[in-house]
Amino acid sequence: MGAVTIKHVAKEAGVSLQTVSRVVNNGPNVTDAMRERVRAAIDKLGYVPNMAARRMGGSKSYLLVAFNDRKPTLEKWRAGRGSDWVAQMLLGAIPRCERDGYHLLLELLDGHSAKLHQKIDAIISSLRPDGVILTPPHSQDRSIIDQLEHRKVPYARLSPGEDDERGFRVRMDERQAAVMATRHLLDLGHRRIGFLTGSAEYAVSTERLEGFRAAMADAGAAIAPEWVRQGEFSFESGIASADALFALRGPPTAIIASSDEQALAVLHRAKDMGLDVPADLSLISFDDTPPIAFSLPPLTAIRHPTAAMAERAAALLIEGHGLDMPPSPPCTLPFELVVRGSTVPPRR
Amino acid sequence: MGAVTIKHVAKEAGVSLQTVSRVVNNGPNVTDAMRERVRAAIDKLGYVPNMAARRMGGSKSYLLVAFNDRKPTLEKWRAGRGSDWVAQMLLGAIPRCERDGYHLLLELLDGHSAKLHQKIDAIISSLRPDGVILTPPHSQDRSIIDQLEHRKVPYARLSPGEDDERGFRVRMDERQAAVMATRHLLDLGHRRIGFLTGSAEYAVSTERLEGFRAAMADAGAAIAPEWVRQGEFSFESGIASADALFALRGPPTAIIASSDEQALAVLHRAKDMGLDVPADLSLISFDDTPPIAFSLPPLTAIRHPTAAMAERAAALLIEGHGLDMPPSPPCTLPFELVVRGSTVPPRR
DNA sequence: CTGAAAGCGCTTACAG
DNA sequence: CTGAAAGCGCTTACAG
Repeated sequence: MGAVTIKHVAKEAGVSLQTVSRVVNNGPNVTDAMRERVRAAIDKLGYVPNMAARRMGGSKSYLLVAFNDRKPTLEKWRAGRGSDWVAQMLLGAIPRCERDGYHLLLELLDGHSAKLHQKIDAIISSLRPDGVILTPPHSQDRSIIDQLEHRKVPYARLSPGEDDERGFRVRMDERQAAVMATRHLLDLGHRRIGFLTGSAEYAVSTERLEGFRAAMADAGAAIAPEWVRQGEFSFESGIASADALFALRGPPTAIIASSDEQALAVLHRAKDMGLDVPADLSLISFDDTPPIAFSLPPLTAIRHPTAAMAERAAALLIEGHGLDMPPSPPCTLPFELVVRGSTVPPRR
Repeated sequence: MGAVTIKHVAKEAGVSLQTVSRVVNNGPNVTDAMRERVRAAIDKLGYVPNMAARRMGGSKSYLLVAFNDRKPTLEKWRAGRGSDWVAQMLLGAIPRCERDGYHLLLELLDGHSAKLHQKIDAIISSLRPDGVILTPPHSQDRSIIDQLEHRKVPYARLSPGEDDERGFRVRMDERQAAVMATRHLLDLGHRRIGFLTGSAEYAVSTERLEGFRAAMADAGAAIAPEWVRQGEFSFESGIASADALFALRGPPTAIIASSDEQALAVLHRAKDMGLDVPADLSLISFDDTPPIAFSLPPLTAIRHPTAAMAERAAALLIEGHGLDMPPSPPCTLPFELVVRGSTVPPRR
């Protein structure tokens, strides 16, 4: 049994518990000699502080909780469609947490449950995390933010909406990304461009659509109303939108999808219709999850800096002074337009 | 501040702390009336026990730790190749943990680090998890098992090796899967079948190769030594093996890859060489991660029951009596041969 | 069936 | 710069 406690170390080093605690926590007012002596005892005994006891004593919990939307997360994992949003989040956050002895706990939140707030309260009460990472769409949910503020739990919001400035905010410029994607197509000579929106409850959906509209307006290119398909991020939604667009009398020569799944769906339907991508139809997708690079053709896509955003969120929570900080400006991370084989000039 | 403690509940209900604790933990010897009274107080106050305090008091930690190999995990996430092993593990384990109020902590272990055991000790000492889920290759590491036994931490091993019977073991029949894959090709008429092995430190690599050899022997089909390529699970290894096989005077008409990445690599090289899959070359892959189903052609593959295995591991740890149990027989979960478009009869 | 006491392993004020 | 005391919020024996 690894029952090495602070007492054992104190005895070994011939000092008080208090001094050991100071050394462990890099406290001030310790002689170098004393510090060395205690360190030696710690190493000899292989002492590691018990988190639960630490927490009980009144220190941090060294726990960060990441809330993810339950249904889409489980569905994506189950469908095996390769969306690796959560993996990218872990990739960014876990190593950052490790650096400072923190642990990351992934919790699934059911946004449509009446018990949502109850569940959040339970997690806060039982785990007492030092911070919470909020992902979309929860990162835009005022009532959750209210709750976190009330409970005085520091939080960082990934892809926050535009209309609430509270908390740490980490984002990418979705609007600008859509502008860049649209310009890329305009530069290639496209004028008839279709746009598939993401789920309405995600703020990014609106931002992307705005960017598209702005870029088209800038170029003096008109947008026929039927070119914009309201939809969701899902494959199924992509299928429906693709069918609608392909059925038009003058169908678009290019399509911007708001998610990789949508784009993959368009690719599938295009093939079914005998349309060649990119010869007959150019296609750009948002997010750049794995299947996109492996598809045939590989798709041009906006790469979402999910890992970098999660890392930043963890860093802000670990380093930050939490709720004492005034609302700071959002931290905007760079995205990238990855040009692959799915975008070429239109046929005529 | 959600400072609702057991004391508040006790006062509200007019009983002792002890009684509240009994109700919370479904202890025996409580009147129904008393139970109701306490429950009402708990609901009214929104009381949720503090985990750290619970743990300190001597109860379970309600924490399960899953150890994953650091380097391949991070590399895969970084490369964005869509291997979703970890996601599948989370998909299986997290909901199972939630059911009983447990939390799953994902920890990355550096197998090649001199401090491996130190790190494990630190995690056990600081977190005091109620159980550990071991994934390959750690699930076959005797020294880790020794350490866990010594520390008396219950553990479940995913894809354990054959030569160590300790702990809970959850596996799929890798050998049989290879047999089935091989038979599928034999049934189609293939006799010249290439086999790409996985990384040597993974027990499954050996098991799969054995299955292949056994099935071939059963069918009276000889295996030329050069058809078996020792390699790793990586894309790069797949490229090298593919090149070696394609360079043979009488190249195989079919290839079994030990991982999806290898298979994808073979597919890429085949295209480069002007070989058509499946017309010129049939291809089967192991694991069935997302890009495999989206590739062109979609690949026939052995689907690995990762999520089911993780769920079972969590269940065994949560329900199990841990180390008091005698070594039980391994729990073998069913796999599946998913036949897609990459396997057809050989040309001649 | 219910309650008062001790203790888990730390940290935070408070002395010296 | 170092130490003795109190307390965090629970649970586990132990009484009654």
